[in-house]
Amino acid sequence: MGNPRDERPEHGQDRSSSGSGEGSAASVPDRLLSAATRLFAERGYERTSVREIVEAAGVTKGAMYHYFASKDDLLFAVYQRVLAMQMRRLEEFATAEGPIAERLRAAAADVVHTTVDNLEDTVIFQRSLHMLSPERQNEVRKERRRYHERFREMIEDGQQIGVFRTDIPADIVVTQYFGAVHHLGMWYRPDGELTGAAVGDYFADLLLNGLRP
Amino acid sequence: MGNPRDERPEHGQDRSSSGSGEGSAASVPDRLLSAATRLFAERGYERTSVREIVEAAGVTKGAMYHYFASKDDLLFAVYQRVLAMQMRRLEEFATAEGPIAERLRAAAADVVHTTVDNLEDTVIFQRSLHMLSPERQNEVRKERRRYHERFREMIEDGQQIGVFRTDIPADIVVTQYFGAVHHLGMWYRPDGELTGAAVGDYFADLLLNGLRP
Amino acid sequence: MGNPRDERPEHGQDRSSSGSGEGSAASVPDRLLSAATRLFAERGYERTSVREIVEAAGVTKGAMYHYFASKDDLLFAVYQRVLAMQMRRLEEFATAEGPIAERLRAAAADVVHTTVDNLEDTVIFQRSLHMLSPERQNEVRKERRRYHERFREMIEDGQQIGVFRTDIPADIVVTQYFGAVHHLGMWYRPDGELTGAAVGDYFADLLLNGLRP
Amino acid sequence: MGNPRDERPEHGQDRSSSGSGEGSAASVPDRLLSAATRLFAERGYERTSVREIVEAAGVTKGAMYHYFASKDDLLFAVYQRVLAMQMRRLEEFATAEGPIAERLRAAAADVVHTTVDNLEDTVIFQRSLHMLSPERQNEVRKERRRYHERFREMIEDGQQIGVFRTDIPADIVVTQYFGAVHHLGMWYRPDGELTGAAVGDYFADLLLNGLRP
DNA sequence: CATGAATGAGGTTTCATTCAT
DNA sequence: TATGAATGAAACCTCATTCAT
Repeated sequence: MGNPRDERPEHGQDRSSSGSGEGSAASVPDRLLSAATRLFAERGYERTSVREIVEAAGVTKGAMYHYFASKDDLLFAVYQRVLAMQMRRLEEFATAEGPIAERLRAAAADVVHTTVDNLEDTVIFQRSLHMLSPERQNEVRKERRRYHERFREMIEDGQQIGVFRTDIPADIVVTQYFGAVHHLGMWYRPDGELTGAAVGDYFADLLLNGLRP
Repeated sequence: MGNPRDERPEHGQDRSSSGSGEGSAASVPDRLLSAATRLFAERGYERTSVREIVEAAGVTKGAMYHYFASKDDLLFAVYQRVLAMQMRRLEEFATAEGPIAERLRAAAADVVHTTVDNLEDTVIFQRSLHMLSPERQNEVRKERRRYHERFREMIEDGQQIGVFRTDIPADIVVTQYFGAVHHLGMWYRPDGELTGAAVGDYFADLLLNGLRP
Repeated sequence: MGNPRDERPEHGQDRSSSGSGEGSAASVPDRLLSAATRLFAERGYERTSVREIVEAAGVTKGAMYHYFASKDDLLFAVYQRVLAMQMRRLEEFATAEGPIAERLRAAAADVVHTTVDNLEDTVIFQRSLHMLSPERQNEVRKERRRYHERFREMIEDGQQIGVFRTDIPADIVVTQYFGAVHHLGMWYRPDGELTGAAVGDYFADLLLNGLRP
Repeated sequence: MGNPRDERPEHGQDRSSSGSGEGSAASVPDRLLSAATRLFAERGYERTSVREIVEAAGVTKGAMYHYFASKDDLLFAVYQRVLAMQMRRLEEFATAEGPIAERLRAAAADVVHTTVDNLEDTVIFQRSLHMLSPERQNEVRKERRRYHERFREMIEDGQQIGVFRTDIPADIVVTQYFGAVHHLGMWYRPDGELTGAAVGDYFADLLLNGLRP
């Protein structure tokens, strides 16, 4: 998209070929992405220096700038990976069989599950959007919106056939729910008492209960 | 609390005495706090330099360091102001008269209302906690927790007398709700269609509906 | 002129107060300007690092950036000093008494004299204009043009009263002459046989001879 | 001449064989030379990166380093091409028939003409000599000097037979004249009012007039 | 109370060049 | 011939903070 380094190799989208850790097995871009994700979540984007990232990934600064145009670009790659994954999963639930209430419940629970499984991504997502360039913020927000709309459509389907209350805009319900989901990164601890599945059930329950006519 | 400059004059708690803008009418600490709040919300803590803050506040760097020990200290002051205000309001609703469901509904709607009235504070709150020193992060989290607990107690009260469902931990309900509230800073726009009061009503509705046995 | 650091102290215009060497006697900006001039002439703008400049001036990098917004700004300051000095001298000759041919000869000889006395400035002037920001290039060119116009007016005065030939545009004569003057930096060596005064006389002679009707 | 890669194929001397543009028609070295010339003139040697050159030429970095030992080598090739061309032309005029004054006038006008026809080369020539390695600077200067000497000989010839004044060293006249010529790159614009031929005539006129006894 | 010059460590990025393929 | 990933040194600059006045 007009990027001055668009000729550089693809990366980040398909990490299956060579693993996804920061060990020397994975590809250089993958290792960088992993290290960046961990560090950005751990101490924040601005508190993480490029030096720290490349050291954690075991590559040189030059190598990093060969694959990523900037530190910002690295952050953006994290966002892209998360967004793609979330959209993929939602699509699966949305197009599944079964009554809408069940599909919504499943999708709602799954997004929680996925979120706690990728807490680092979630933390970064919430905290560092404003560190992206305005253009990229917009790109992320746009994709975000598409995701929300997909979710909203499920709710509206239920409203139309009368299984969900209609005196509340589906929009509000969606933002309310995802607010809660994003917030997970602020309090959920994997080593706590609650499993991700449990939280997912509770959240889905609250959502469905809230939508009861 | 172990602060090296505890002898410095109080500030930030009471902005009523001399106005609260950044104009030359308000006191120096107030002007700094206002400028910092605006800039931190606008471009993030990390992207805001001390120079920018003092310029926006119309004071010199020396003056700033006279009132605030550090940039971090300035951020902390923002947090303190927000926390104190929120707690004050919640306390009022919690100790009011009337059935618990009504009091919860009112408090829940009010926190939304207050949040959209102070969106800048909310944005900073969500985004920049990790920029505080670990000690201060803990201080903020502790105060936060007290706030949540106060809210949780209201829900538990309702659960005990049977007006709220009990098969969901009150904790989960609280975090779910505040997740949504904090998220407001990410999408609510004062110049949009929805008033803060309307969103508050919807949110409170969803909360109460979700708690219906 | 809209410069983000316009509040910084004046510098470079008046170096008489505290000497003009790079020794510790002169002011910090003066020392920086001296060191920069020497180094830029010696090895070129791009080949000179900020580190080298501040080391030669005996100040820290931070101090330099306190007085000069950028390396570019330092170069611009060199240009400003040269331009101001040249204009001041030309004005003196232009407004002196005597026949126009004599005044032109004196001014023409003097500009050579001054140029060889400040060869470093001249070398930089010729070589590094393109390293300035476009805006500043324009500023320099504009001042340059004013200087040339002042010189051209003297020639036109002579043409009008018939002491200079009129079949050659005064413009051409001026640019031709200053081309030769600027070129001095490329070949004149202070330790060579020719004194600056001698070269000045020859150049002025050629100019006047060329203008003979 | 001591070049570590002297075994590489000849280039740059004869651009007629395969065109001289940067299009895919010309040979790789020619395309590189064209692109480099344009970019060096446009933004300066230092501001032009190897990446930009190879992109403009439509080749890869590896290809460039196959034909040119370094970026410096590319710049040197530009100098060589210019020098060879200038010397060739001067030789033609110097060895032509006719009175010395006419031959000098023709040569003087021609060098102006050629210069404005190759303004990019001229700009680079003036501006970037100091970016060459010291050895190559010397090589260029030496060739330069040979050129000047050839020109000076013409003047001395005229002085000996009494058609030129002798009270000014021919050296001075030469440097004066070429200073003016080199300066053309600083002010002459092909799209301006003056043709190169017109400027050449004026310059030659001034030169000859200046030499009148 | 307030100033503003000075610090100095650390930040991101660029770049010419090499080398295994 | 040609590729393009990788290097690593060095570049410019920012910034929170201090301190003498």
